[in-house]
Amino acid sequence: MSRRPTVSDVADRAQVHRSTAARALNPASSGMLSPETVSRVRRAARELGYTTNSFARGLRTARSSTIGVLIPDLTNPLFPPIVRGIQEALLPHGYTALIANTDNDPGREASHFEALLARQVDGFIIASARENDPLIDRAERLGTPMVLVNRSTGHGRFSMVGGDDRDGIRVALGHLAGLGHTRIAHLAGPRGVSTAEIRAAAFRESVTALGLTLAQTPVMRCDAFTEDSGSRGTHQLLASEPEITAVVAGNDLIALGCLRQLAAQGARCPHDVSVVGYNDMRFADAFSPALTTVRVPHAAMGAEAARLLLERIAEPAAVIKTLLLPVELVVRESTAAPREAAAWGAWA
Amino acid sequence: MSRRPTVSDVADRAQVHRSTAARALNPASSGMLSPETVSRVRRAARELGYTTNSFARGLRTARSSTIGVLIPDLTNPLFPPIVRGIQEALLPHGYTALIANTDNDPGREASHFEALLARQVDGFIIASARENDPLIDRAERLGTPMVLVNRSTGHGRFSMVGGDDRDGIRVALGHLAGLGHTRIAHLAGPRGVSTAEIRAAAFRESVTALGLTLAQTPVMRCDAFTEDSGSRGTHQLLASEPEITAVVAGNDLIALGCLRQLAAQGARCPHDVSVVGYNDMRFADAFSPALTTVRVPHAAMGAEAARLLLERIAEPAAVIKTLLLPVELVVRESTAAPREAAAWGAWA
DNA sequence: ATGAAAGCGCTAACAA
DNA sequence: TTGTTAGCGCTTTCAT
Repeated sequence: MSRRPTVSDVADRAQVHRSTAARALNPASSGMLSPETVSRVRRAARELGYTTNSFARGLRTARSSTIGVLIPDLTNPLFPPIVRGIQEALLPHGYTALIANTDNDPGREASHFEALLARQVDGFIIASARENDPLIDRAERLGTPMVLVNRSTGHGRFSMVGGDDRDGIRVALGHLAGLGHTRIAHLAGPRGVSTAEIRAAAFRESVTALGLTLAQTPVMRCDAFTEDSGSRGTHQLLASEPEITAVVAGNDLIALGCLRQLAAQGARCPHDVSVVGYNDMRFADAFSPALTTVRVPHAAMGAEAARLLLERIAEPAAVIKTLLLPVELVVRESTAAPREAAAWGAWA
Repeated sequence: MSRRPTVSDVADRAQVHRSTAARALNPASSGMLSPETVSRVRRAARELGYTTNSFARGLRTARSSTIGVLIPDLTNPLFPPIVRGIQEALLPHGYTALIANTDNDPGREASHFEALLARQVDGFIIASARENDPLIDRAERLGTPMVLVNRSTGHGRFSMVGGDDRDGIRVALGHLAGLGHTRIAHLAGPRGVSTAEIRAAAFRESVTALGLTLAQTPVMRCDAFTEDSGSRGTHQLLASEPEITAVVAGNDLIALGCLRQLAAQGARCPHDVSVVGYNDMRFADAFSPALTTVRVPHAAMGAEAARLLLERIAEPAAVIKTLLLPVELVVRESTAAPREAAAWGAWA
């Protein structure tokens, strides 16, 4: 098999100069050519099966039409929709995403960041940010365009797209309070991760707004956004705060762990304890019981992040934006009135 | 901010010639240099924050250290583990994966294939293959290294890594038969997809080997490997074959649809109908009831596919291999003895 | 052990 | 409207 055809090959076949062929092949510059030249060159390209060598182009233009995406872990069901949202938004612009998993490990994150830099990415979308992430400084010093998605970093030096966590937690708590719950715990996510911190802070605020006391609304920290961590947190919670009748979980994985631990200890959900998740990740509706949760538009978040990044690549001086997308409570089977309230209802 | 440093910048700082600097920076050629020169250059590179420009390198070497991965849909829980397996296997070799979603659409598949070609990928891993996929011819004509994962294409012209579907179905049926089931249906996947065809064929074989008749073991085709399709298939199945007591689903998504349809029609699982899934995808254990299924080592499949591809890139004449990884039945709550058999058991 | 020089395929400034 | 030319940053053969 012979080597891949180049512009020169196409030019020879179309009987024009290399640069003419190159112009004909590039939509941006084909306007300055006579229509018949353009079509002749294009036909020659088609016949030869020509595809442009993006390395040569990238070397010349110093743009790769590639962006780097850093996520914690692709097998965490939260991220595939974000990634697809990014990919779909990039597609019409001819951009491609390079995806790397950090596993929440700063070392891995840093090495992937450098590797992506070597591949000349035009910018980054970071879904793995931790508070005070060193990446921020590095990207800022380099002047590399960067957009944060889902998680933020504390200092607003880059544009960010997320869900409206504050509102989501408020609505979740409103739902529980409306059902009659007054003893509501929060199974918070890990320290140093913005979504965990923001949701925990929002829990505190909302609970106060509802007129509940701190004693009625304990917060238990889970050390990761995982099922296991949710189970352990639930175990501890049940031991230290046995009177709670409802739980707002930091995310759906923690909620699932909670559901499992509840079942393991013989507590029925929602009869004994109501549980609200967060994210409405795939299969949250298939759990037992089907999880009441806050739906976050992950694909849209990814798409918006991509758009913001493209905007910044085109216009590096563009203003920094924080985009909070609306979330929505999805009520399913894991929440109900607390036992006492149900009893009162029956008496009324 | 100034432009990114190049080898020349490093060379200047280290007071050596560009080519010497390049050699020092490249592990393959740094051996021919004096140790002190190497370390001097490396230090200069570090101080400057130098990263090699992979476009220039790729243009020169005609190798991109990038491979293209075509999957149907990243949000299908089957694929993230495969992709991660691929990524982890590539990482130590300095390779990166470019991932594209085909949505099972031949047009999208073709256009992504060409786009990846333009990005000079050194090879492809295809998880989206359909039988008689035109990609096969194109890749063969181009001489592009390619490995199939999960699905095959009918003709064995490329190496392929999959799970041992034949054995998986056999074991699933053995489990059901051992429980006492004699009327077992198969909710098969869509035509033209190898995993669907192979599992359906294996179902026919295994059922015969068990001494069951065709009348006892109906096969219902679902038109996609999706929940909805599984629900519809189950609906039809229950209407036409009301005596069945067990179902072997073509995959877990179909099984989930089946579980839902069963519940919707008031049939209890496993009490009235046992269900076995296929894949053991994430959260299969969180369904209600927890799904008995055949575990397929997806991450390992991805990793093996990557290894095979790297091998072929290094040695284009390498022999074509078909690697079938062992699968394993995971018994959970969705399977039990049929009602009659349970009754006999009680009488015995 | 190191330096010199060419060239990968493309684009874009300049010339005609 | 089309041709000429230089050069992006790297690797690599050849020379020293």
